[in-house]
Amino acid sequence: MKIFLSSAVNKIDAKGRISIPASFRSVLEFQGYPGVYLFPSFTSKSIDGGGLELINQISESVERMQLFAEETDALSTSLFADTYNLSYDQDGRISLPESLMEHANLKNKAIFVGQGRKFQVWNPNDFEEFKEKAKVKALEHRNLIGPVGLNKVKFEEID
Amino acid sequence: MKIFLSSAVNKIDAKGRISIPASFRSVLEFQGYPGVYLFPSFTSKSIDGGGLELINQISESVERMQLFAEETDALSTSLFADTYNLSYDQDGRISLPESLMEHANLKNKAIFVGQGRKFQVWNPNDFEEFKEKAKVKALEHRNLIGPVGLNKVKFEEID
DNA sequence: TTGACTCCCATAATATCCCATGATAATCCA
DNA sequence: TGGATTATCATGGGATATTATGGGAGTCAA
Repeated sequence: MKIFLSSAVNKIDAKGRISIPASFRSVLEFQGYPGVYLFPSFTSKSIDGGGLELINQISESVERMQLFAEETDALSTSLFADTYNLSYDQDGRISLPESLMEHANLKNKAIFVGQGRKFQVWNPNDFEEFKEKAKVKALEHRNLIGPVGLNKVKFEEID
Repeated sequence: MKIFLSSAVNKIDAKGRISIPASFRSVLEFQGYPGVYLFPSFTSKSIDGGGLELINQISESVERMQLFAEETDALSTSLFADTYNLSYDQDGRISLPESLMEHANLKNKAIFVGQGRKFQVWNPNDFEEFKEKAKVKALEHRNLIGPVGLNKVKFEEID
């Protein structure tokens, strides 16, 4: 398996640890490193996560951009200052940094949501809300597009 | 681990010492030398820092420039004159030179900010300000960045 | 001797390692 | 096929290691 699929709710224990779903771990290890890169999403109260491929893509795109020093500092600060590289223990658990917990409003449960090349971590309640809103928007789209027999909603991020 | 990630606030003690975050030290040691190169940032009230790789890159680009213009002497002089090579003690601490402390307005706390190939050291308060501005600038470049993090959400229906 | 710096040790907080358990899913075999 | 046996997984908790930080004692130079 090569991409992050499906979702799972896991518990944050008294020590602040949480298990990364086994299927996600196998994707991470496939990428060559038993650890994960996490950073606050720019567009929602959630955490973006991925493996080596993700961080390499980001690093490369920063280097590819020819910017003035000032802009480079600003950009790489935004991208790297809040990014954490966490290696999980032999039971597949990480302990989330305080700043990420706060950003995603995490208390004692979190849902891991597969999104292909990356995944997201949400407060389960917030994610339900987000999903509802996504559904409504999709239905609005349907009215514009036409009365086709579409029933489920898929949401993904694009560039 | 290969690049400088995440950020941490550390204390400057009564003797003027400060711990370099352990994760940064492991990057520095990965580059082959248990020490750090520090110099005042050209564009902000902060300190730029990195390991062997950073100083090599800078040396090379300065040399390349000097093939074309003699006036870059001024640049390289000021660059290298204010660059310090500090090796940290066995507890991972350095004591910052007065001129750097002054340039970055450091008192009794400093934040180490990962920026990929290098890192910066800031007064924590000043950094908060900078970070807000950095976010705005980064969003201006969002469409150039690539596949993750800065994206919009697209909704589509499937069956 | 004084001040600046280094080396070494102590400590508290945190993070990580290691083992145990219960639950669920997968496998096997008559 | 169905029931029992094995794996796998998430999670709890005790033991150990790491980290940031404070402070004592020694070194060196002016």
